[in-house]
Amino acid sequence: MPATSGQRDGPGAATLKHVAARAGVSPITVSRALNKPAMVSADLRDRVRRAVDELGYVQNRVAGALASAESRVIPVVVPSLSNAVFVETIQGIQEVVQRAGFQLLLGNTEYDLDREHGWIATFLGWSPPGLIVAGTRHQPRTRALLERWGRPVVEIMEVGSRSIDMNVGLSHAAAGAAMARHLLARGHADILFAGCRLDQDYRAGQRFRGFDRALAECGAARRRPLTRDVPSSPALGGDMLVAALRLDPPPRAIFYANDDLAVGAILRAQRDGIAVPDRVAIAGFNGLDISGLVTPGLTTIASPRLAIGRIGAEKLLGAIARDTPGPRRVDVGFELVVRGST
Amino acid sequence: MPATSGQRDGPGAATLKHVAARAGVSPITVSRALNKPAMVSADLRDRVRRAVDELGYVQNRVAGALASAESRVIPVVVPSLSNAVFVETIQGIQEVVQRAGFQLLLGNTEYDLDREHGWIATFLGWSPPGLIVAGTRHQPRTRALLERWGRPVVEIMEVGSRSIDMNVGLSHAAAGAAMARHLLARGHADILFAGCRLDQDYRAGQRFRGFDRALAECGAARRRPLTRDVPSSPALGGDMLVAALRLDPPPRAIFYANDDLAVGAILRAQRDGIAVPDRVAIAGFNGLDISGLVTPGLTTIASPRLAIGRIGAEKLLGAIARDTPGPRRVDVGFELVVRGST
DNA sequence: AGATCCATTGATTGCGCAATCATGATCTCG
DNA sequence: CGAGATCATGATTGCGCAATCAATGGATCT
Repeated sequence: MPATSGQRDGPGAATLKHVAARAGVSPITVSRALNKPAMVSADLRDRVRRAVDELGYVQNRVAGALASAESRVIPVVVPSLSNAVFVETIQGIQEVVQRAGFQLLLGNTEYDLDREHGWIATFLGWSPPGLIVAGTRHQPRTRALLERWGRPVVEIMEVGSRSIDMNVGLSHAAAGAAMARHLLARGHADILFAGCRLDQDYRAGQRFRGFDRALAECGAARRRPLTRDVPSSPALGGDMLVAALRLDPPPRAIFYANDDLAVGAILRAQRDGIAVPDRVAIAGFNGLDISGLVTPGLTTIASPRLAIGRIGAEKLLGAIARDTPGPRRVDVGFELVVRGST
Repeated sequence: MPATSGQRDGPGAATLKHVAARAGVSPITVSRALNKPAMVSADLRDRVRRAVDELGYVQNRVAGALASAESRVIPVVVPSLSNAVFVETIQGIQEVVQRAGFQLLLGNTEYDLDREHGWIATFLGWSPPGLIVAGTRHQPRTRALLERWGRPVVEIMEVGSRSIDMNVGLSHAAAGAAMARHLLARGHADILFAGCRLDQDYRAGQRFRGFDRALAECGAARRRPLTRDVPSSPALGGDMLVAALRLDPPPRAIFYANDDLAVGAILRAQRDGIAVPDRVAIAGFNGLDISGLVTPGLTTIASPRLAIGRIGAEKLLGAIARDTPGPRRVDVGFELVVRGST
């Protein structure tokens, strides 16, 4: 850009140089006073602080990031914001990175791997020190891009065998199998799996496959899953309950892909006078708070969502700081929470 | 930075220059082909596209932002991510800005105005074209900073009389008053307001004040609100119900500051056999999906959270594009949803 | 006393891109 | 048919900062 640029930030937005002049030091000293205060004497630090306050100086992070080839933003790419699971995970990430002075850049793929690639490519252009992405399934070009990139990447939510760099999550197949075994142990034969968009939400699909495989291993009856091609919601869970009971023969238990659906089913059962678990047992997945408050209490699998976010963020920050590497894969596990609904 | 910098993005990360050399054009033509394709002939556009693909070029957005003094990120500052209200609002914002090719930079103040100032100052350093912040209450220095900044700012959630630039939300005092009038009209005298941290969540405080003033205007009995100094949750709503009924005399109706609490109260009432609304009526605020699914249905005030996010984002983008200004303040209103719990 | 060190501070340079201005090529129209 | 207009492309420059290297001064040691 030549002599005169368009509108810079406000008229006369102060720069390092102005602060330096005011404080009677060189610009680089101001830079150090702000970014690495330990390197500067207390006297100058104070003078700089004062000049900063007087001028209302706001650091230009864009320039800093360009000069150092690294910014203080952490991109987080998730498939959805309507799902409480991702929101809570983001919350865990946010807590940790915010405390370390990083900012969170958010991308929503809406379960579209093309869009995922787009976000990741865009985000790399911000020179972030690392990146967090939900899932271990990506397009080959996305994988290649991240591998070539060479900075830390954490894939969260499910554990996968072929992660790009670091990986924090749980085995959804194992969780599905655990629920199958629980329901069978309780004497509920003929179990129906019910969920939404299992192709997009492939982790729900993994839960189904783990569940189905466990049924097969136990020699139990298997059913085709009941699915809907709209997002999960409590109201839909209730509708799916009604639909399931109209099947011939009706299932004796329903394993919902998530607690939103399952809680809706419990509320609907209560309203319609459907006996749970006597007529039909109901189970969910996630361990939302509300699952323990409905009547009967919902049997579910608690997934440590906040922990996934926190641990993922901590591993990323550790790798950025080039700390002790630690394990590259963390399986945070899950917990079967048995309540009255089964 | 002199000759050799530290680790730039990967070894041999391509830059505009490399792409330009490969495509046999000047760097600026590549820049235009990518950012303003209409300005470049189809022939060159194709050659550039091909060179970009072959080199795996990823635009450096930091450099672009520095050169043009404007980035494509929209900072959003909210007080909490544990509250579904802010999450849904963010979702609305995200939808809109994402479609327009902007990225969302997220800051969480945890209801702390010092922290709010910190985030906003930091975010201005990213040269964003505009900014969205929840609330119209800020520290004077924050106000001053944003006013001096001179780019579009949207304050969301509540409508306020003294907004910095643009403002989208609803009147929480009017909502509280509407609920007071509804409860009185239903014959529920002696109403208790129950909420958490009304000083921090000052919008809940505004609902209380509107409610209390309406009671006074109607000559109804007024009570000191029941409060707790922990975050809202359904379980807590149940506990507060029990606590409220132990008061002497017990209230005949409870207006909860939000649906999380109120839904928890309904579920607890059901479990403990407390008759709603006969022994005590229950009302909430927000209009969460689940409020319509519990038994009895929860009377609540639906706030258009997604719409607040969308409209806020649209107004911001409009101002950034210097479109028709439109009104600087939008009151999205609210809807009283009457169900069985009152 | 001279040598050596560490702790502070400063001077120079370039990160990668887009804004501006300049230029040549093509078009329009009396 | 030529002057001006329009379009596509290129050359130059600097955005604001931090990395590198250099210089200074005082403390410590032999």
